[in-house]
Amino acid sequence: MDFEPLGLAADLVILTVRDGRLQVLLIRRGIAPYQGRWALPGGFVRPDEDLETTARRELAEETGLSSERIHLEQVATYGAPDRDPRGRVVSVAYLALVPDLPAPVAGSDAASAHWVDVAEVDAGRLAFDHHRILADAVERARAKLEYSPLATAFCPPEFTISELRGVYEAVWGTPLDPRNFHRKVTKTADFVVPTGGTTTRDGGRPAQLFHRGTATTLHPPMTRG
Amino acid sequence: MDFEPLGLAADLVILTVRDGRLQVLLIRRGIAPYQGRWALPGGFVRPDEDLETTARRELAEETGLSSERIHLEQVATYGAPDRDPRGRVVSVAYLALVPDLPAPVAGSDAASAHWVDVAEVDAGRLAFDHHRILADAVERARAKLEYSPLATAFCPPEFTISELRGVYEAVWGTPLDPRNFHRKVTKTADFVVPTGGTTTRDGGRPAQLFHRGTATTLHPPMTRG
DNA sequence: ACTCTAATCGTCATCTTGACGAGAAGTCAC
DNA sequence: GTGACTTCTCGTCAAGATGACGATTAGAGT
Repeated sequence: MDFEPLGLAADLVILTVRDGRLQVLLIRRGIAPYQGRWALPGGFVRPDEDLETTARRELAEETGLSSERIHLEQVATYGAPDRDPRGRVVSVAYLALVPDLPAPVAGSDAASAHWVDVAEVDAGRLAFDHHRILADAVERARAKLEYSPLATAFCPPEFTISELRGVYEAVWGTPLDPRNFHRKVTKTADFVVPTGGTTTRDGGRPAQLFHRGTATTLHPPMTRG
Repeated sequence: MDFEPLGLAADLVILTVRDGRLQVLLIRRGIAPYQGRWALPGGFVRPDEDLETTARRELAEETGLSSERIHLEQVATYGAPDRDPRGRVVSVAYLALVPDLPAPVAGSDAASAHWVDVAEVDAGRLAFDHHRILADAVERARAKLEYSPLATAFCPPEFTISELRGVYEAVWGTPLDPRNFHRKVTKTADFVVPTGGTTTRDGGRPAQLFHRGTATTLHPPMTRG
């Protein structure tokens, strides 16, 4: 058995859609290395702790969300020997999708946690290889919107079609035709189901409220613009 | 820095299509734990070795393939605390797709390496959590055939449309209509490009030879069945 | 009451799919 | 050689999905 000295970490790409823009939760590092630089939240995997358990624990620490309902999936693992100047640290990246939180970053252990527009994250400003991790995670999210009902993970339990469309537009950075989007979403079996209620929070004519359906894949997929 | 005792391994799901069936390379374990059981090939990541380097090294050791042209991608990382009775071992799984090798398993360091039909792998017969890893990797491959030109990774440099169709049928386990498949493949821009040559190795009327094009995604995707 | 906004429904040309007919061009048995 | 057989390749056609966009509806605000 080779048990080389090695650290194992879980890093989180926590995405949300706020004000029509895709945002990621970043923290400003208080200690070296990369002190003062933006980084993804994360932490070391404890002995006898599963990888996803670590990720959910970090997610709860950073967002205060009891993470039961939060969508969390593993994206990839990064293990270049020199990616951390402190030594060999392998990082398992997780993607978390959260709705627009009424109490943003509540319970965060770091006052240094902030939502940052993904479009405005500067490639060179992130610690370690976190920009690469962020890019991979965002690309995963973009791709999965096409063929899965994942977009609902950004929404509150009840949402309108146009709120759902707003998610797609924010994540893809593309405007979509409201009428065709409405047709597509409502005619795809079990994608969303009406709750019977309506709301006027988006302005204009009252909109039906929906919650996510039981569908796991979209056939045929949603098309990007 | 927490440097708990921990092993880091790369395990390989090496898939090929032989005789119209999807097969995976398995080795029979010579030592405990799980002695005598089938397992995925793999090994520990060496100090100062990148994860993918480990995977390519293992791939070369098991198949004798200078892995330049071999499709290799990371699938997921498995780190349940009790997944290896020897201690904490985290495994990064890679998916490799190889063409039907003229010299099967040449250069293998284990006379115990064999191609096994994926459909016939018994869930309980694999060591560790390798059945889960295999299932995840196969699912990844099946999904990627839909929207990427990945199927060509199973083919030799030059191939016919029906050979490509055979890959889809083997991986998906579904028969496809030869005429519609031909239309879809040849009308999707840059998926495959004709070499000008023909072959009769499939019997019947001579078929055009193609090699893979420059397309990276299929729009719209290939449909299963 | 009028305006403004956004939701929702409809229309229509175009594209893609799935099912399947039919001819083309080789090999093989005789 | 000739005919049978195989597989490739091109066509046709109806059904369904998409993209573009017109029109109507039902609220809020003034």
